[in-house]
Amino acid sequence: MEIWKHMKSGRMKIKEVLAAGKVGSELVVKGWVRSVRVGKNVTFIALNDGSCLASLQVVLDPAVPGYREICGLGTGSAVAVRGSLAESPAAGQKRELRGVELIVVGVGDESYPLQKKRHSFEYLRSIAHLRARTNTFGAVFRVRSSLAQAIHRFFAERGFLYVHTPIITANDCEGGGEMFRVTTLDMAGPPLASGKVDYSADFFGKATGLTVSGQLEGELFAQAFSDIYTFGPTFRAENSNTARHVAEFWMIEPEMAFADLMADAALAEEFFRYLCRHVLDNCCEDMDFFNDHLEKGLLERLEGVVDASFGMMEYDNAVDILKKAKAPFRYPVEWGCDLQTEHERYLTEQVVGGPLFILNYPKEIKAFYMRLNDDGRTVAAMDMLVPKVGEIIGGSQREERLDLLERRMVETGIDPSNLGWYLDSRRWGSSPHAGFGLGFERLVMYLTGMENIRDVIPFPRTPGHADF
RNA sequence: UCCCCAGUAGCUCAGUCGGUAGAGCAGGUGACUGUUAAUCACCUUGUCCGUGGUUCGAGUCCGCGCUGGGGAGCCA
Repeated sequence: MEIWKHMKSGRMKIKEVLAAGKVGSELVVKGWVRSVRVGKNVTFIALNDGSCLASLQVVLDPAVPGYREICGLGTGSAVAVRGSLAESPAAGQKRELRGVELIVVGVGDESYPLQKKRHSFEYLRSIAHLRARTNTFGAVFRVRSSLAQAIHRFFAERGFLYVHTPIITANDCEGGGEMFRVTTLDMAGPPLASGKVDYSADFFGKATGLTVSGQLEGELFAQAFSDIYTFGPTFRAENSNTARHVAEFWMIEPEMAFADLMADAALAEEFFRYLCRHVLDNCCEDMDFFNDHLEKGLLERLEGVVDASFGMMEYDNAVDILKKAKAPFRYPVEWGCDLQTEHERYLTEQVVGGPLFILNYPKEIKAFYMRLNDDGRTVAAMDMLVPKVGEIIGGSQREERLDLLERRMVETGIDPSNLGWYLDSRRWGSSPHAGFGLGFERLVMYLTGMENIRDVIPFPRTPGHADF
């Protein structure tokens, strides 16, 4: 038995072969068959191992042991090939591997659901366990991985502490979102206390759920480490069924002490630019693929963001502009209402023609923790809007004054006694601080041109769907 | 949750006025070829989403249900 079949060290990734393989060298590649083109005198196999978008062309002549069986290989088979790298005489690829020996590691027969043709995203979603083996999803998940690492690098380079905030929480008032319940109680017959479920008998001695945001805990760490960020899973039990919502997603939430709303916006702008630049510079092959097959002009759009100066506009001003706009809006605009996606897109696309911050929203439409401005009617909130999607980042300066924070909690129906630990951060050494949140999947959508959030997360969880 | 659209071969889809189905791709066989989602010829494949109804007769019309998609709300 050939030892190279078992040795990981003997294997070269296709990305490396195509980028740096020496012509004439003998090497071993392992991967999955994308297509087999059989001839009488020569057979071509397109082999892909996920290390890059491109497949490696493997050329086999009938002298190769087991040639007949190899010709019958189905799409999706896993194989190992030993051969020598050569200049390719035909168009389509610079290099190819002249196979000397091929071992079928795992057979893929004709029932393999992925064919060497285009499939709809809807169909691929139904076989999410296999779709990563396609060009589009290969590219999506390589970019997603690269972006995640770039996000950590961005914050590491700026001295931000990476904090793991809890996933199980007893705060039922973090955000507006509905929470998933976490319990070990017997659902068939839970202990009752005066007719209601008695959560004091539950695992944690109180009602708990999955986090809808790490922000509150993040703020506490910012009051110790100055600059921090979270990047982790987040859960919303909303019955939302749209191309932009999933029940489980990943969120990035930086928080800075001794920072105001302007510093917050500056960070958001720098962060967003950095990530656009990152995919353009580091995911070229995959980004070119998206640009060619998914969204013509994607690269131009992102280059535009990198070069653009980000606009800034007061909410008051935005409302004035929208009220004067001739565009036919589905929803009318009045001071005090939240901006709809159509309004946001009008502002960023038609009025400014680039990324735009909207600042200082009416306090009635924003969360309790946002800092009350001196005018008494607005809070120090900021939304970052971008063409094509509207809001992509939302943030604020937090209310650092204990009395005002408590008053806002009461006004919005939150019992301050449930968040004593949060209020403590304002009790001793409170500093002005600010932060924002960015949904990771929405970022991936924006940067790849993918239009359904279920296609940028490996195994999406949506109402009625927790497969795989 | 609300509004719209769709469900036909393994996949993508066509199916006229109501008369029990067809193409391309995939698969099989053969030919041919330094091929590029190869090409050419021939062949195979159906619970027409389910259910009830109208009708002599339903893929087609109607009701209900299920599933998927798009839009809205909520939001990241």
